Formats: sequence, C-alpha cells, structure tokens
Amino acid sequence: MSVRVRFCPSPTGYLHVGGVRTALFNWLFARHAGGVAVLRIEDTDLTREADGAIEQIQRSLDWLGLEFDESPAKGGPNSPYLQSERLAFYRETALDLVERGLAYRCYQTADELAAARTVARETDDPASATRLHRDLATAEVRAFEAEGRPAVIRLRVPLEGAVTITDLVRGEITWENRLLGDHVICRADGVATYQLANPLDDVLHGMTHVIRGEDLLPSTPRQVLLLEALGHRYPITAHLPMILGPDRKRLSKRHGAASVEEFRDAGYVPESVINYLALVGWSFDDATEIMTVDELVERFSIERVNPAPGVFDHQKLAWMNGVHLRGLAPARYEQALRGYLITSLSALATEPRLGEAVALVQEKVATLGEFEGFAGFLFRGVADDPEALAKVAATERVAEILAACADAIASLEPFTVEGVELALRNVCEELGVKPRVGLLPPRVAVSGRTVSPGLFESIVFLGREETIARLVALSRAIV
RNA sequence: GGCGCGUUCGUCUAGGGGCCUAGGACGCUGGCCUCUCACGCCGGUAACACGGGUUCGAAUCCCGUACGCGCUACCA
Repeated sequence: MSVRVRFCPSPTGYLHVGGVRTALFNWLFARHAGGVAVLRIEDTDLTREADGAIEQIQRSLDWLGLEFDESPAKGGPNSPYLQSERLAFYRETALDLVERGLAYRCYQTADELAAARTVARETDDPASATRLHRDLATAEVRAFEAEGRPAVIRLRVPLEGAVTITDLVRGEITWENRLLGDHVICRADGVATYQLANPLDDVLHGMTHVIRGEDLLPSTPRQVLLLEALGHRYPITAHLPMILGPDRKRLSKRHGAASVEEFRDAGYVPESVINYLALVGWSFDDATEIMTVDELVERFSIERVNPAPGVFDHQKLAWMNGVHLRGLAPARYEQALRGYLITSLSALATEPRLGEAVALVQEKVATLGEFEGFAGFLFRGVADDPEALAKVAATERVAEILAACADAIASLEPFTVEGVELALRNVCEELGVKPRVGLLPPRVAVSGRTVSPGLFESIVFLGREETIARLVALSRAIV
C-alpha cells in the first residue's frame, strides 16, 4: 500500500517551529516514499480558532515550498479536509458507539468531576473519576435527562488488558487500559473532541502512518482503542521529539522568533529553514549537514529520527542561512531578495539593478535582512554613520588620499573592477600608505561606512561620476 | 501524585559490544589569508547523568536511581 501521511494543525494561530518540523517530516516521508501528503485542518473547537489562521498556515507552507497533495485549498478525493465540515458524521459515529454499548453518556458536572478527580488521584485507580457514570441505571439516566443535564459521551475503555504499539521512533510502548480512563469523545454541545475526530479522519483519509509530536504520544492508546471500537486498525506511528527553547522547555514565542513568518521577515530563506529543521531530530550521517530539499527527500528516513528532544539553536540556523545564501544561484538569490524586500516594504524592492548588486553582497551577509544596511548605498545616498566619519577624519592625509583617488578615477580607462583596483592601489603606493589604511577614506566616501561590499566592485557599480561626487563630498565634509 | 518518553561536548549530532585515547557541525577561541566585512584555511576548547549488572571486553545490552520533558481538559 502506498504511503499516505498527514499534517493536521489546529488553526489556533500561526505555524510555529514545532509545527513546521512535523509538517516537514511528514512531507519528506511522503515524498521519499513516493506517497501522498495530506493537509487537514482540525478546527473542531471554534472557540479557539484564530482569524485567518488557516490562510496563514497555508501561506507559511507555501513559502517553505512544502506542497501538500490534498488540502482544504486544493481539495482531493477524500474531502473534506476541514473537520468543521464533518461534525455531523463524528456525532453520528459517537452516537452509534453509544448504541452499541461501546460508549456511554456521562452527566457529571464540571464541579463533580473536579471533586472526584482530586479524590481518585490519591487512590491506586486515579482514572476512576472518569468512569462514574459508566454503568448508570436506567432510572438514574432518566432522572438526569429529566433534569435537563447536559451529557458528554465517553468511550467505554476496557478495564483489563493493555495497548501496545511499535512506534517507528521509540519502539514498543505499552499502556495499561485501566489507567487510561474513559475519555470524552463528544462534548456536551455535541461536537466531537480531538480523540474522536482525529483518529476517525485518519481512517477516512486512508492514513498509513501517523507522524506527530511526542506531546501526542499519551493520546495514542485512547485513539487506538477508539479505532478498535470502530473496527479499524490504527496507522503505524512515529512520534517525533519535541523542539525545546534554550531553557529546555517547549519552544514558544517567549524564546524569540517562533513562527515561520518571523524567520521569513528576518531575512531567512526557506532552503535554510528546512535544512536546519530537518536536522533537529534527524541526521543523515556523521558529517553531512548542508543539504538541498531534493537531497533531504532522497535521504530522509524515519528510522534515523532521534527520540531525544532537541534545543532550537538560532545561531546555527543563522550560520546555515549564510551558507545557503552563498550557494544560491544568482537568479534565485535575486528572487528571494526581492521577495524579502517586498514583504518588508522596502523602497529598494523595485530597484532594477538589484540583480547586479547580488554579486557584491552574496558572499558577505548571512541574512537578507542585512542587505539594506549593507548595500543600500548602492541605490541611494551614503549611509549616515558619524563614527565612520570620525574614523576617516582621524586618518592621516585623508584629504590627499581622497583627492588622489578622485583624480585616478576621473582619468581611469577602462573603468572596470580591475582598472579601479589597480588605480587605487597605485594611489596608496604613491602616497606610501598601506592599502588597509589608504582604502578606508574612499570606502567611507562611497558607502558611508567602514564596512562595505568590495570597494572596487562598489565603485564600478556606482559609476565614475557618482563615485567622484562622493569622494569630493567627503573631503568637503571633513575639512 | 499517576502514566509515558528521554539522557554523548554549552547546542545539534555520529556511534547500534572491540574500528572510540568518542568523530563531525554551530558557538567560543588562537593564528593565517585579506581593501573593510564576510568567506576560506590551520589549531584549540568541551561530552558518554549516576550506580549496579551481563561480557574476555560497554557510550553501545539489562536493571535501578537521579534529573528533564510530555500527558493527566467537554484543547488539539
């Protein structure tokens, strides 16, 4: 049977790092196996739904290039992919289980439940609190109904036996049924809970594997039991390790950037986000780290997933982003850069010569976010940096150097990178100053800063007139 | 409290009984290269949680302890 997996976020907010990793591993697993990846939205709890969350999740996946074969947006042969569109069916299923005695109505109020729980907690049967209405007499049921008490539906979990799974990441795991308790599969308002909707949809969507976070591991036995009651077999599972913050707690917004969009807005490129995330919890071998998406697809295997949780390392992601940025084909770099500048509402976004500037910065910056500060002078005036100004002003014989540079540039022929380099080095030699000293004034004159892309390339990019104008402007500024 | 999972350098990891005086990468750091920055190159730093077993031999297998995390909702 061909592989079918799903990524099923609930639309409670943006797509966070942990979610992306789950989406990515599912996607890699499917693509590697030539199977199908499904995107399903688990929106059974409308009260928790955030406006626009579905669109935002889809947008994030699109930006990353993780294309799902079946999804709410795309549709597919197993519609719907939105749980809110299948509520009636979940309810019927729950009712059917009640009919068959495999589930039952529980009329406990929240207070009663809470009280029972605290008591049961101290006993050797802590799950008993969930079973209080498991065997209600008909008269009692009638009384509750007459009272108009709302009821939830609980699954009648066997008191004996155990559930054992063989997780692809963790191996064999067993839970005793009696410790599980009778969990709620349908709320008092008639809407199914995750414990019913999720496994049922997995069957309806023909899932062969369930690849999800370790936080969901404890709900596996409940879902296995539910599907058994329904006469289905639970898919093969693979529970991925959690992604932690530096404090070893689950990664969240308080640890800094936690959503895909934040990384995009910080100038990260999908190539590196994917590569980095693939490596938290998985590795190919003892040395390979930098990989393209295609290579990841080819090399990914769930067996090599590490069961231990991992700390998200911003620094390593930043480094990796630089590596990918440097390796990007110029056209792709320009595309990514323009996309970045557009979303960050930069005026540079429409510059026609952006592509030419790529060659000057590609080796220099680790994120697209540095572009504007680093290379903005190529498109507008020099940067305003008093410190740089002070530093040139303190340089010996600045005026002389600037004048000589201007002269050299003025008469230079041909006006090429090599030509400019030769000319400026000659200026240094004639004035008897080392290049690292002599090239500082023209660098500040041209860029406004002490740190810049290659000086000679920058000068050629700006052109003869503009360069001379800037050299002159600086000499005037420092006298 | 109960149940479950986990534990190799600060971090991500390789390792699945002898190849390990534990390898790679990020970070930090010394140096080289160099028009600044960055890249690159050479070097350094730093780990098998602890205690018992099993075995000729354990980072690797088993048990226990400790610690961490997750779950313990009419949230997913």
